[in-house]
Amino acid sequence: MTVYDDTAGPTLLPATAMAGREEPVDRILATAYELFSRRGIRGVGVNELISDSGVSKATFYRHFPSKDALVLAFLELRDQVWTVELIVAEASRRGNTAEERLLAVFDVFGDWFQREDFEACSFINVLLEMGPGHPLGKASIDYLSRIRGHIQALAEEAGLDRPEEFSRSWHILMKGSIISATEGDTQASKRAQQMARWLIEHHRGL
Amino acid sequence: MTVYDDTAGPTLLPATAMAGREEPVDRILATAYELFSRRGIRGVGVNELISDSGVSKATFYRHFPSKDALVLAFLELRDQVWTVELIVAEASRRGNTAEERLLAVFDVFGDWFQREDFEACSFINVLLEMGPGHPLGKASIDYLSRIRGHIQALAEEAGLDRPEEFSRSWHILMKGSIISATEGDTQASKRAQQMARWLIEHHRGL
DNA sequence: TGGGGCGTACAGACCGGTCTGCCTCGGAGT
DNA sequence: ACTCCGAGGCAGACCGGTCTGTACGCCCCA
Repeated sequence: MTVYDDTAGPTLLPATAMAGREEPVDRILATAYELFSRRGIRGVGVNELISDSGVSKATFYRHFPSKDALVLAFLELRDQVWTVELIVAEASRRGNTAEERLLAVFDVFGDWFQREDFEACSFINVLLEMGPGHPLGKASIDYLSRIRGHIQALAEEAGLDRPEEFSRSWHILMKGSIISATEGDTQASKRAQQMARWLIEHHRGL
Repeated sequence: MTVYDDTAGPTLLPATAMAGREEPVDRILATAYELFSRRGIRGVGVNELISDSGVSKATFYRHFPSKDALVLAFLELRDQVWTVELIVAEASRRGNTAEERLLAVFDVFGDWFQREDFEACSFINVLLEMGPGHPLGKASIDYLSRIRGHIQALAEEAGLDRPEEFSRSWHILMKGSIISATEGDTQASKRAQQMARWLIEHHRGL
């Protein structure tokens, strides 16, 4: 279910202040991205989403039948904006080979951890907030597996052994370093990157 | 602030059903442990805590001035029951040397991940649920640093290099594997343990 | 003229927290 | 030995506030 319709109009830029000129559904999604990514799901009420996006309640519920539906749309948007554009694409930009691109993930993490608006990983947040049995938790698990898919694709491109298991170990390093960064350890990316190097070495053709 | 008074009476066993014979404060804490560890903080209301522990509301607020105060007591209990007794003590039981005890942490994790009542790490949950700026989030960060303290002590006992940095890297593996287990990867403990072995090798005196 | 947007009032549930009663039990005073 | 009293526990009404979601009326503009 693709709620966001980008057949017309400018591209949605969630991080920037929306001028109020876009369509209501875009304003709602942009506000949801801002608030959900910073304060979680239960920490943001529908009324706040409505007032911040300058939309009436009826309009809100016309586009999203429930708050959970909006959360699903937010997760999909987060996958596009954060996972793909901010992490994977940026890491690919920084590395020339597949191995370099893999390791560059933690360089991107290092910059990300430094930001004052660092908000951790929304998929982990929602998963732990709602639980793995909740539909939103299951959706988060699905988006987390997509992240592993990106890693696995790079591992295959690099010709590493057992790319699926490699990606699962790699993902442990990513998630663990994010939690450490949330605790305040801004050097967590470097620690994870070092372990990631050892992981690559042990998955190279012997 | 130690709310629980163990100067008299049987030891508190949070996992078992309380027979209703204990003191009200014990029943409240046991119920809080059950519910908070499984469903988080915001997912459990004061009314449910009261009815489940068979205590009146006035009694509840006589012992705990607020819900947050109960959460703080819960975190302290969790540190004792989970961190110390379930993880550190059990890992020490399974290993003969300091290095073996370190690696046994992930064996204990492996058993823990298999349990159907696996509830992830309450400190991570509360930290992400409330945010690092909230008092409960700060308390969780403090308890997470205590976990690192246990690891660092074992690293020093094992004579490893730079035990503080070692413990921070080690903790990344612990937290990452817990998230992976929450996603459903019950083999996450083995992946983390393998990376932990490499970490030990690189921290041994060269 | 009619659909979509806006504003708002409202329903019904639940939140944390306060407060008033009633009951029981144990210990002190006579 | 009997009475009395207060501490503490139980039960539940109640408070203001917030939650998600519905409904209604008005307006604008195509």
